[in-house]
Amino acid sequence: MPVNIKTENKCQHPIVAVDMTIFTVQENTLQVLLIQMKKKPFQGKWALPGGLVKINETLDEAAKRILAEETNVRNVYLEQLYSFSDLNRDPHQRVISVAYFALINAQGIKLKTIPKYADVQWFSIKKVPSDLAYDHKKILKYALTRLKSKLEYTNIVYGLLPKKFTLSQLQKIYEVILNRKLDKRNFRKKILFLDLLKPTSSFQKGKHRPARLYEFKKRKPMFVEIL
Amino acid sequence: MPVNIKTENKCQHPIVAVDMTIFTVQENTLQVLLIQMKKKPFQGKWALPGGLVKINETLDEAAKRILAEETNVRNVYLEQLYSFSDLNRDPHQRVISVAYFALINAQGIKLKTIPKYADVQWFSIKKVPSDLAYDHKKILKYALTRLKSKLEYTNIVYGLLPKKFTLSQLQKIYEVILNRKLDKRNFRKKILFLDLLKPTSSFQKGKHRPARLYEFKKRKPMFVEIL
DNA sequence: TCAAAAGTGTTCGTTGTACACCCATGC
DNA sequence: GCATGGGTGTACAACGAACACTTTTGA
Repeated sequence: MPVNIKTENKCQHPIVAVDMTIFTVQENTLQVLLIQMKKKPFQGKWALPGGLVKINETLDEAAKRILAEETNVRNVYLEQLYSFSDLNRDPHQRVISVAYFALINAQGIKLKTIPKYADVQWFSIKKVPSDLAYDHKKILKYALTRLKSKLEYTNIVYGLLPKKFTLSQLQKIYEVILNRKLDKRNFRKKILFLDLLKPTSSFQKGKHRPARLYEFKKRKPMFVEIL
Repeated sequence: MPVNIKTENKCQHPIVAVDMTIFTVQENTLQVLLIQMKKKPFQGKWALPGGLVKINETLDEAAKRILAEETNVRNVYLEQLYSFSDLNRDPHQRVISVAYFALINAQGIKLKTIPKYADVQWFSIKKVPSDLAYDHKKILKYALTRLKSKLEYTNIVYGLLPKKFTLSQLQKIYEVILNRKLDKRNFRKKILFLDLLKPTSSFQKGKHRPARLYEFKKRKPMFVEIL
């Protein structure tokens, strides 16, 4: 009995990919990493970086691998979001995508331009092309919602910050992501009361009065009511 | 060139299943639906109902199909939880499982005993065997956590209730799931203030003073701070 | 008339929110 | 000495938590 290899390769089951929504905050804006596609049917379109899950790796491992392909960074905050499975989300074959989001501190990160993609770039969240490939617009929207809500009840913001930072930098990140102004005194009162931070003896030099630098006591995800 | 059908069938990619954590509240306890496995390597063990995702169905559709296989019920509250992907979670083949949870009102639901499984039964959450098949213990734990937290900020409890119910029944469900006593006056004040319920003109007869029956204004998931 | 669940308000402590001025530095 | 961001406390409103008694019914 002849076997249709093509069909068998596509297999009778959906295959699984991971798509990464990689966030950073730079220049006082929330940014997301997009890649530009080389091949049809999405040639020239921008998309979230992603890839198929290999037979011998977990989803988390696949997500870390894909993250490393574009950025070099390791030990970043990584979280599984949701699995997207519309039948026609990929016109080429039946792919179920497990979406992840990552938070990275883009200071000193060099993006790799790899042959797989035409280009790799940070996009301000307000300037993301509205015609992303696949269902990536939907995924990005989902990721943004999750990011906003997790900022309010966890400490994951550490993922966006360098080791030492000022309280103003920290507050600015909250403001940029939540898209609203926060009261300086209330913000400081709350965040210091939570006992997540420890003051260092260093100060950030600048044009004005130097600001004390703080660091997180623990860079591990924790649940805490921040806002 | 000969093709190894077995290998091709297993395909070089992980395959995708859906596992369902189906909750109900009966006799003042939170219960979960388990099936008993017929085949090795988990013969005789209890597990969450589940099944492979077909090439032409979405994850939500697969979840609904599997739910219907055991229970007949439709239009229940259904939510995707998380995707589990440990390499050895299924000793037989590489399967990634997308976990869902469902809330159903078990009043008047007949469980189907189907040939696929040795048995189907409700288990009180406190009496679930600790050696569930696969990684289902982990999935169940995850589902329970999610259920508890979503009770606090959504109205999904409607999924566990009949159309009309008393405030005491409603409160009891919260108490059973959250595993703590609630203050009757505070609970009523809060839940009525939220304006999710409307009083009906019916009362529940019993041995004692009849209780007014209420119903949800909308049986759609909504975000609201309940507790 | 008794037992059992239904139903109903007030007080108090905690938490969140609004708000304005002095300080340290570089230029 | 002035412009700029750093740093601090208090007063009021809103919300959550604790708490006890009366009502209605069936037996």
